[in-house]
Amino acid sequence: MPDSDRDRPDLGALVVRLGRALIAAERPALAAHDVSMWGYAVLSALADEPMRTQAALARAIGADKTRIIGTLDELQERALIEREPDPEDRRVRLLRLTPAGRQLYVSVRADIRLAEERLLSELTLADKRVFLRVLQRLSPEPD
Amino acid sequence: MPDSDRDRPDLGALVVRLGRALIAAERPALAAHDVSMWGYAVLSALADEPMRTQAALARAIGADKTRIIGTLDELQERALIEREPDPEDRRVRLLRLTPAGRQLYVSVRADIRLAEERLLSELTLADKRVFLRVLQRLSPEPD
DNA sequence: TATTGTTATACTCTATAACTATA
DNA sequence: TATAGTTATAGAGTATAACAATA
Repeated sequence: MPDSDRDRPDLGALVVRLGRALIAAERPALAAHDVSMWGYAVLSALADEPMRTQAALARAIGADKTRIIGTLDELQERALIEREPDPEDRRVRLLRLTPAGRQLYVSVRADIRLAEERLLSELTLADKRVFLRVLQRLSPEPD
Repeated sequence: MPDSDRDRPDLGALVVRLGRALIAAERPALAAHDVSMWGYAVLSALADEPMRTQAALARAIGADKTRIIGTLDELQERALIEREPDPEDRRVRLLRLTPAGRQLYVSVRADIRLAEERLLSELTLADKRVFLRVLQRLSPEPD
């Protein structure tokens, strides 16, 4: 590594600071659609694939199963998700987006991508590609 | 951008997940030296330059001024920092590392860099360079 | 009156454990 | 008895406001 490596801030500090900046930059997009960060995480996970249990959903978004209940209540109340007992095992809840939920997700995500692009716009295309690829490589999958 | 860009997770999710992984990877290094994350942040900021007020220090590490007081108490108790009223304005506290504080900082930082290098070791040298450069570019300076 | 540091308070997040309903 | 979901409780982290000392 070049000599400047010794003087750089710690990687953790850089990443955490960038994370805070990203959350701040995305907040207006979420607020505009009246969706919380956890609410968006749920919509995003269910957009990928319906889930058979709330625990699996919680794991997928890195949350505790007790933590998403209020979020699910609200999303269901607003008819953005469906949440019904599995007839074959009535302990578990089948979770999926409603059409309205998918539509909202697409809108919010578009706004979030715009905010991200603004932040990334100062990079060259080559740097941006490498950065995103490395980020996906280093960012751990949920267990 | 290539077509795969549309399917990538949101940038915020990637960065936040990486941040959590980094904090987890660095925790053992901090614990080995009995230093909290905020404690390390303080040592790190003061290693760069002494500070003339606690508020400036708090700003430098992205914390509230009320939040670092307990941390400063403990570091001072352990004789890792000096914290004395400025004779010219006795409201403010002059802050700097003691030799012991600097020595501890160097040790902890070495361990933290080792943990970071383990995470980065799967990257090519070229990717690593670009990644660190972009990260420093995007990560906002404290106000 | 304004500013630095401190303390007190309340509020949000999160983690743990108890509880219910099903199996 | 074991598991999915829920609720209740307590703990940590954070933000706000009040306070003391100094200017």
